[in-house]
Amino acid sequence: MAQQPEAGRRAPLNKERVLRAGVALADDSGIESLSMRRLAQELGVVPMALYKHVPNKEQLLDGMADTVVAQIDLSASGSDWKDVVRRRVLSARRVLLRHRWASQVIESRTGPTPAVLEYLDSMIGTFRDGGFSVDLTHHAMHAMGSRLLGFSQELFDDSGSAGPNGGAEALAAMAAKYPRIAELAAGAAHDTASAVGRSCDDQFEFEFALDLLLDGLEKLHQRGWTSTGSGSGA
Amino acid sequence: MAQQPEAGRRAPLNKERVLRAGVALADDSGIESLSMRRLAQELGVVPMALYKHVPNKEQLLDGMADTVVAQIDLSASGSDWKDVVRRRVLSARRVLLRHRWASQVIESRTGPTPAVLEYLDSMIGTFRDGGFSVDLTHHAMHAMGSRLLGFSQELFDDSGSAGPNGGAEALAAMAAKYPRIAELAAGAAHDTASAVGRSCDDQFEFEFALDLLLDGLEKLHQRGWTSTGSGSGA
DNA sequence: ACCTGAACACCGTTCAAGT
DNA sequence: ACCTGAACACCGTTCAAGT
Repeated sequence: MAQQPEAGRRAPLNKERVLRAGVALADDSGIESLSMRRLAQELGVVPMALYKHVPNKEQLLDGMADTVVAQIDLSASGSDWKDVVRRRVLSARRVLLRHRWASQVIESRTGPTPAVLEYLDSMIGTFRDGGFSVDLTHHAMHAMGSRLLGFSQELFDDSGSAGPNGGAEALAAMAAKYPRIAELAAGAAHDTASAVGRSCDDQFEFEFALDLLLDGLEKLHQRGWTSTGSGSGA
Repeated sequence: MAQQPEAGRRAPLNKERVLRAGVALADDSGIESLSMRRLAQELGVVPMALYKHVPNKEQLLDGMADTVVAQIDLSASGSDWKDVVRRRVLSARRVLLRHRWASQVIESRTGPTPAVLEYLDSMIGTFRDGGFSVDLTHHAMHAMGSRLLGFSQELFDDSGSAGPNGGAEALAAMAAKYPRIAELAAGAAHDTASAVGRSCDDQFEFEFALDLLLDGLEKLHQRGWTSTGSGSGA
């Protein structure tokens, strides 16, 4: 984790080593503990030395995000655009799950990094090669949104939110206040026969939403939908 | 903007005034310039005074997010679940557009605030009242994702990204490198007759994706879809 | 010419000293 | 008992002094 903290004869620093150490530090200790000073220390180097390879912290984060996005496997190909999109997105998701801090950092970038541009370009190409018009492709990309990159904001996480102050009674109070949420959290399965116990499978939810979007796009495409005339759907 | 900077006789501080000042400061100067010290100064108060009303900065942000989410109009009702969901989500979007910092802050919260819980609860109720099973409602909420709260990560913004160093030639270089993106950015309309010039209408894109999801959910609902058996769609 | 320690202008938060 | 200035342990980044 700490790379050769002995003085002298450290490997010469370069941008790639700085970025890789940043990724490793964020992976291990969380993005909130990534500071220029801490990263320098991790590399056995004086803080100022980093500024030789990276202009400032913001561009360090750009580079780290790029490093992660570049890991997405874009090699999927074939005649079925839906399958190709699906495989790339699921590859993106696997990458982003390995670097939990990355979605937050990607979102906070002001502009897209080169790897993001490359990813978007290849994804647009898949829709176009599948016969989508430029117009529909444009809307499709927006519809996919952050799901394209393998993440989507989860607004709540339905694992037990029992804090330190009281478990059962706090949960009961919440159930009384927000009965619909409690109903969902209670199992999401007491009106189906067999799915009891599966409280929330993130992967399933992700693919459910992904397929909902892909199926909807497929229907629009088959129907020859364009943004002029048909309004907004149905 | 600066509230009574004259010394003496300032209105007594309370939590609500602190939160409102925080929201105003973030609206005016951006979330990155919201610091405890700066906020205190804005209120004509010593930094330590804030800690009487808010335990720390993180909970200040919780409170600010809550203040914003509480502004969403939940009064929409009727027998058409889709219309009700749509109206609430578009109200959420209007609120979030008034407070550009809010989506980022909401995402960065570790747990949902009371106003978010109330919003989610009422939205779940709308699906349930529309006849959705608990199971399908659960997946529907995940599928809507952050779009429920009126925002969705836009991974790129297709307005001209010509930086200070070179306009046209930089753009041409980008077009050569990412031809599919350039094609989309170039107008998104040269294969339709009349929509020339509308480069990207955020509101349209938002509603397009929203309706794609709502239409897909409607079809699943009509079909009596459940998560057991039918796999993941179509 | 290169490198780097000290310094600058900030942070969020603690704590002891003052009233 | 209450309030608050100074202090602590940090930041990112600049810059001048040292080699």
